[in-house]
Amino acid sequence: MPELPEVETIKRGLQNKIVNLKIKDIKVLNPNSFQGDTQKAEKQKVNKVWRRAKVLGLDLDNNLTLLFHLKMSGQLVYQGKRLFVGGHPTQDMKDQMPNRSTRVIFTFSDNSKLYFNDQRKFGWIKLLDQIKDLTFLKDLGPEPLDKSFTVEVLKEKISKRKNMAVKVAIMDQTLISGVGNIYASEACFDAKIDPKKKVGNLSEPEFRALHQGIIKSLEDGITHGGSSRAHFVNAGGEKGYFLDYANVYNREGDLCKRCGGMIKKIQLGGRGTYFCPNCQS
DNA sequence: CACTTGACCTGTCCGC
DNA sequence: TGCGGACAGGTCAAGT
Repeated sequence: MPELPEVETIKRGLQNKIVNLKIKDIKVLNPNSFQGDTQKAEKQKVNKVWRRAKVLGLDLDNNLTLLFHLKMSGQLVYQGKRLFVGGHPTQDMKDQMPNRSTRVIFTFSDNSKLYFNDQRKFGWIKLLDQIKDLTFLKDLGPEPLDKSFTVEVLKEKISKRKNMAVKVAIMDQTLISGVGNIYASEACFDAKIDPKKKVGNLSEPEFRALHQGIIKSLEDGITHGGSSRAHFVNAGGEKGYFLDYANVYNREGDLCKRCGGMIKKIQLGGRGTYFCPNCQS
């Protein structure tokens, strides 16, 4: 699901809840969802919760890290006194935990629980060595919300893909990390750029607009993610998971909020892509 | 190397 | 109601 803003929201939520808690037990319901020896994480305290691109990390006392990737359908549900839910919203979220898509269950020493739910089983959890095994993260492109992510960096990174559609290029995690299918459409809309325009045909002002569009859509996502994508809810659940704030994503046939044109859906790089043909050129 | 396509899974929705 | 196909917020490997 989850793109940068959703994983960031999960990180912030979990930070306040599980740092300093000790993992008592890990129960793996689907073997392929967890790689590593669960026993090495048991009895360990969570020291830090962090995010890199769409990857979430929990640093443990013994210099091991639990890494999470939620892929298309992953969720993390923390059940303490209340429920904290982050990830791709599904109807299952209203269910009691665990539910039929629960793949791994963490129990902490205070008996609170963290459920890893993943309908499509694409997601994973890995237990890795902080020094030796995390080097693969360096293959990821820059974090778009870092100060160091300037227009020049964006241009330098994506310009080697001159024949690639802009929207496809900004989703390439080795060029820029964290932008997925929703925010790629939203960023192009914000920048008034046709998502299928080739990178090589972008003007200087368009590079600047794209840079701002990426940052703005991700920041908006984090702002809304806190209130609409991830929820603190009562155990009985609460509606509102599907609250939709996007300008173009999943809005085929709707009228453009900016110019009144009609939002169109096309395929780009095999992914559904939404834009307003009237004001994105 | 640049770029595309299919595979990985499960579930839901939509048209016949 | 049942069935088939398309589709879903991500990434790999294998292909051209």
